Amino acid sequence: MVVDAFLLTRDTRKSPSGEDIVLWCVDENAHPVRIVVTAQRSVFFVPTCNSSAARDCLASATLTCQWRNLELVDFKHQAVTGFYFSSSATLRAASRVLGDRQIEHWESDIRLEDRFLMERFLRGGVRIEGDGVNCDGYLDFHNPRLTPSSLEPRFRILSFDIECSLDGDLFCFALYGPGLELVLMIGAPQATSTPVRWFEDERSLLLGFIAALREVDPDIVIGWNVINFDFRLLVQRAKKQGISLDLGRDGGPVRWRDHPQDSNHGFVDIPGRVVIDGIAALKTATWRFDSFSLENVAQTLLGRGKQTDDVDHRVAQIEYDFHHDKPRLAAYNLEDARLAFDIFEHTSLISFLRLRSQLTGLELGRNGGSVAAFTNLYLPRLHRAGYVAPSRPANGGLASPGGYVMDSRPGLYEDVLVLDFKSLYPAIIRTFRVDPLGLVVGLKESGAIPGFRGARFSRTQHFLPGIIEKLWGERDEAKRAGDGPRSQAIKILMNSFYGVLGSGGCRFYDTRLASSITLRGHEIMKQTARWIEEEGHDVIYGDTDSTFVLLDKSCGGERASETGRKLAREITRKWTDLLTESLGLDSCLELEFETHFRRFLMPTIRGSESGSKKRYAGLASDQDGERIIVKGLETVRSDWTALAGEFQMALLDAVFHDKDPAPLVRAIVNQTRSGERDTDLIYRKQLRRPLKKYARNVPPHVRAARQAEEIRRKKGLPPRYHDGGTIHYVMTVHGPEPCEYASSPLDYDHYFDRQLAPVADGILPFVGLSFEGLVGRQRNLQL
DNA sequence: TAGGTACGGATCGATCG
DNA sequence: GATCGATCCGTAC
Repeated sequence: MVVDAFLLTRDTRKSPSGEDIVLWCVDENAHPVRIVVTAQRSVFFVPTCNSSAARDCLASATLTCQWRNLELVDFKHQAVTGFYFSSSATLRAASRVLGDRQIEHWESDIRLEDRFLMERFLRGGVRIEGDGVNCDGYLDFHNPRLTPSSLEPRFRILSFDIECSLDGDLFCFALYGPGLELVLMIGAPQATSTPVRWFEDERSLLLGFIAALREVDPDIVIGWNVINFDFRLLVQRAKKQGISLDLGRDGGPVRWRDHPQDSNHGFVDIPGRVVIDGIAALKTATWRFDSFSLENVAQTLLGRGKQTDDVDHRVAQIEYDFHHDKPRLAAYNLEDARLAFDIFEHTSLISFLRLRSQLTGLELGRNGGSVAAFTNLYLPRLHRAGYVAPSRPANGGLASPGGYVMDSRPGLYEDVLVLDFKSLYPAIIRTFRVDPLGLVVGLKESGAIPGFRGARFSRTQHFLPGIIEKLWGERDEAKRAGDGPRSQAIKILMNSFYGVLGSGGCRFYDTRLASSITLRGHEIMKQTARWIEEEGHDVIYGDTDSTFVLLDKSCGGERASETGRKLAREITRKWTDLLTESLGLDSCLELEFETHFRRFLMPTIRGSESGSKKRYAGLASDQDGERIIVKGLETVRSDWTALAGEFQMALLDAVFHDKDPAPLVRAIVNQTRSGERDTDLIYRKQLRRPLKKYARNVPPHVRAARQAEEIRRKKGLPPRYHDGGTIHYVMTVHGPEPCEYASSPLDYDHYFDRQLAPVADGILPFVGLSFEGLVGRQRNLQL
């Protein structure tokens, strides 16, 4: 029988003859499928010249292995011998022993099941050919033939949320999904508007949850912080109650693993089911929010949910409702599960993750994983070309330079164009054949393409340029088809390749690879600016892949867009010509006309005459009308007050439309002084480390957080900022105070000097004014 | 259960006069 | 009190 399916989970288990790989999938009819591949051996590679030393070494450590000389070489062109082990644990022990003796060995860190899948190019979709046996609720295959498939399944998704007491005593579970609304709660049955199943105590609640989940039989369990809160708690409480948390599709238990370094992040494995946290998934898909609280994200994306998220109040409310208003708690619990589900829908997160899995071979629920994705794509091709991969650099590797950021020319301008290179780094990799194997081969070849820092790249032996070319084409296709998630998944993957090659965490890292990308970028930026200036325009700024061009009256105004398109076309052609002539390469560089700013402000560095970098604002104008775009300035910085942001936008609007800014400056000063704007004076800042670790100096936000903790301790409330988090604080006449416990009068002088004045003096001098000039010494008084 | 560098600005706290 | 390097955060690309 032949079945097309999609991979959900992967695992290995011990068996008498080696290790078995267990793969769980869902088929085209949304039925679960289990695949067991038996008697697998793990492998690493040792240079054959060290093979006998390695064998002696392992023998003396009583580690058994089989070995075979192979038709493969390492990156130093040495022949290698494969060492095979009947268990991953033995392989790890062997790797440690060889490491201690400093005997080189390659690819010992690749997990058995990952190697199995990547070597067969199995990424998401899998075609199964073999004899399937119907088991209890799933189809079971032993050692079937597996080949890639393009199946795009419909997953059964369950959104899940727990409410509990401050001490972690369980109150209730909400389960939400298509056609499913259910709350499981401890308590005596009573009338509710939400469907509730009632349970006597925590133990029966847990058993009821296990039954309910297996009844729903989801492929994917989603939620908000669902792994590190809900599942962590679930595992703890089940253990406490002496219950085996058998949520697996084979009836197997949930497995919890702590993160080796980070105790705040663990992993949860359920045979046959994927657990996906909405917060981590949104971050993986490059969504950004000021706060990733369910309330804020739901409010931002769906316009639903509470406006505020006061943790203390919420906890108290939940406790109160559990004892006095269970119908209300049930409704609240279910709404949270529903919000998480709706956020997944709204953002097409599952589609994005499915596509990423298909493109990279990463597990559906995997976060991050750029290095793993690269490895999955690259390693099988490398092996087929006769090479094994090197190991990561020992000391994290040498740093490589980054993007080129031009000195800017400050000023308030009319008609500035932004021209961008389309996916510059991927284009450089394609054009100049930047590739790990290409470097190894190119250094021994004549006629190779020169890179930087001594690199030379083979014209013929390489994989990355081809991988990118294919992705590039697929992305163009996805864009044409209006497929946002697919285009996004491809873009993120393409852009990750450069980062991976410059990261000491990647086995293919080489500073010559990263430098050959970025330094080529520098060259391209500089030459592009020269060509544009030869055309008679001024280049006033540029960053990594963008060039800001100031037009004069003759080609600005109505003609600006046409000028931009023409310039982009010409520069693109110049690159094509130059690269053909000088290096015999087909250029993939493409300059695009991105934006026409009718007005544009490039500020100076504060207290200096020189132009700023990564900070500017402009009045963009296109067929959709006008809008002010702000980059890097206070308005877009979450650690500045709302007052400063609003003030800056108002000033920009004034100077871009040639209006007198004086009235609005006076107005905002008066409003602030009179106390009308007190709610806009809140600072918000992350505590990026545990509160204790701020030892060298104590910034204001840390002072505020420590005050808050002290007050909470006195009130008998649990700590809130111990492990970091976001602190809201205000500046008072007694220094910074946390918002929730602020008692002193606000320090308005501080806000004038540190919020309004800097914003005003970044803009007003360009129209011949100053904050001091408009507000003067009177600024402390009503104007 | 390892994508990157470049940059600006506020503030702290040591140092010097 | 002024100066300056270190620290911290958030951001652009």
